[in-house]
Amino acid sequence: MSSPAEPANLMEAIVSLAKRRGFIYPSSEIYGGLNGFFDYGPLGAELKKNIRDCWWNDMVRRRDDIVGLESSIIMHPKVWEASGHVAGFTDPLVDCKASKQRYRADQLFFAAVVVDGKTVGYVSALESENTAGELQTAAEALKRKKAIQGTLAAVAPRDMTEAKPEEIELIPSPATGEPGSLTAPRSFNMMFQTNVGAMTDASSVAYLRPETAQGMFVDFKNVTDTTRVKLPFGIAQIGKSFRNEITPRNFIFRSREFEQMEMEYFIHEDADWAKCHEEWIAWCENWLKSIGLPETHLSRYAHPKEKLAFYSKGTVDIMFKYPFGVQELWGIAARGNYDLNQHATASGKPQDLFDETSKKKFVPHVIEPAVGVDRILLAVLCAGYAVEDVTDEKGNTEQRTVLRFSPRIAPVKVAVLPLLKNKEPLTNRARALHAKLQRRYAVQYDDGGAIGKRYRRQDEAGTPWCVTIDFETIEKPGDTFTLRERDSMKQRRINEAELFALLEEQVY
RNA sequence: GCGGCUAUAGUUUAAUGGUAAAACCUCUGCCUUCCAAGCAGGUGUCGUCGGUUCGAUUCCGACUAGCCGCUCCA
Repeated sequence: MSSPAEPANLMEAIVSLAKRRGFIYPSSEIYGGLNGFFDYGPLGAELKKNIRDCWWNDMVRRRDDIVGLESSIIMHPKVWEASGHVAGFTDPLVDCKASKQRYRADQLFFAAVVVDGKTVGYVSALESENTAGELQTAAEALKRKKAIQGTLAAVAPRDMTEAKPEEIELIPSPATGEPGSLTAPRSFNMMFQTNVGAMTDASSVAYLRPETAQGMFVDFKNVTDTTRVKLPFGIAQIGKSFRNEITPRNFIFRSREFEQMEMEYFIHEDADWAKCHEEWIAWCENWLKSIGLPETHLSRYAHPKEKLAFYSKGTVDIMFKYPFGVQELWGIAARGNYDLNQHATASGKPQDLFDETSKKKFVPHVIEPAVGVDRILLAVLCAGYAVEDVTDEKGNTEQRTVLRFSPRIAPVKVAVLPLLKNKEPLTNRARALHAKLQRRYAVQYDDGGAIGKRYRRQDEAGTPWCVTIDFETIEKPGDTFTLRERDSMKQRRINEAELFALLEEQVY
């Protein structure tokens, strides 16, 4: 009965629905938009808040071993030096304007061709096992080509980050062999930079955080000194992070301002990290299922050992099948005690704990599940979106668009609908029920147009239930109303106590 | 950042070198006893800036944004 749209059009349909129904708008749209930034409209803001709340409740409030944290977005610049982000974010790149190739400046080597002490030209080569040899061969070829007499000096390879401005236009592109098409190395700075205080100089430079995780490491001692946590324990945080991505893509999947939900789970240095790692991967998978993501769309990707950062013991990504491909949703990394050690060294403040059994100090290791709220939100939009054929009693077939959100995260839990707008007893009862529900749940009151139209409108918003106040409600004993279920479109009669019991069970 | 394609109402799309049309959505009123009914009405600076032209939404350029491919994703 479900007719899945073509993947190519599916994303367009979802983007268009998200705009039309007030889930997601482009940022600053009246000024032409801003690449990589988005606004969440009324329904989107509710949906996002529900995802955050579910995570926070399950991760922090319903556990005894994890505490919450909200650290500042702008931190001391030394945090990012210690974490490796300042060194890591700068990847100088060189473009060849002729061939449109792009090279990392530290992997593109060149050398001056020196004959009898005089520079006669330049040669270049990409980094290889024998870069110097290739450059030497190229230099000899150049000398022959130019028919220059004399003694060729041994080449002195340098990479493009060391090229002087006047040399760059003389260095041939590896693609064309001709000089003049290479650009100077340009850095692609992934961290947003700002200045703290009125003075703008080198000493005032600060960064918007590119991840929330460092907050947990930097406040590690504060938390252990002020709360009664005992290993193993976790510190969790939800918050905005910022990365100046070169190419934001795929709607809200990769944006420049995004929201992370990260947790650092600290374990003893002798603990079985692999077992703990596996437990957290399973926990994350179960959590994703609990908010309605289908198991069929989830998979695991274990990063190959040779591609891991040197300090990492293992990273597994939980992948989600988006319309544009299988992409990383949730990364669960075993980071050893690299981060705490880095901060201990950089700050000079030990980050260790005391083991009462062995009477020794140690720096705990950490398992880090890190997920993006926006990526989850996009996943539930994609997984929940369906266009269905609906056949009525007369045999006419129509289509309805529905977002099958889990009741846990649905932006609107219940829509209260008087069957008719112009019958006051109906609207009075409906408004009373609406007001009562509103005290605990996100609900909507709608009396516009025909009842069927209102059902479809709620389908597009992903509202799991509609209750309709009809003539039976006000004329017959029992004060029951029609409960209409979104996915099955089935109806049954229910009273107020039963409705609240249903919500209590399904919305948690 | 590079290359290709694209930009008309909230959405999806027409037409046109002489200031634009349809459907859906949305809002107001009437009507309506359960799955997008009907009737009457409201809502538009053709992405931005410049050029060519008597006149540009239409042709040209730049910018901005989107899609695809590179590159990047620490």
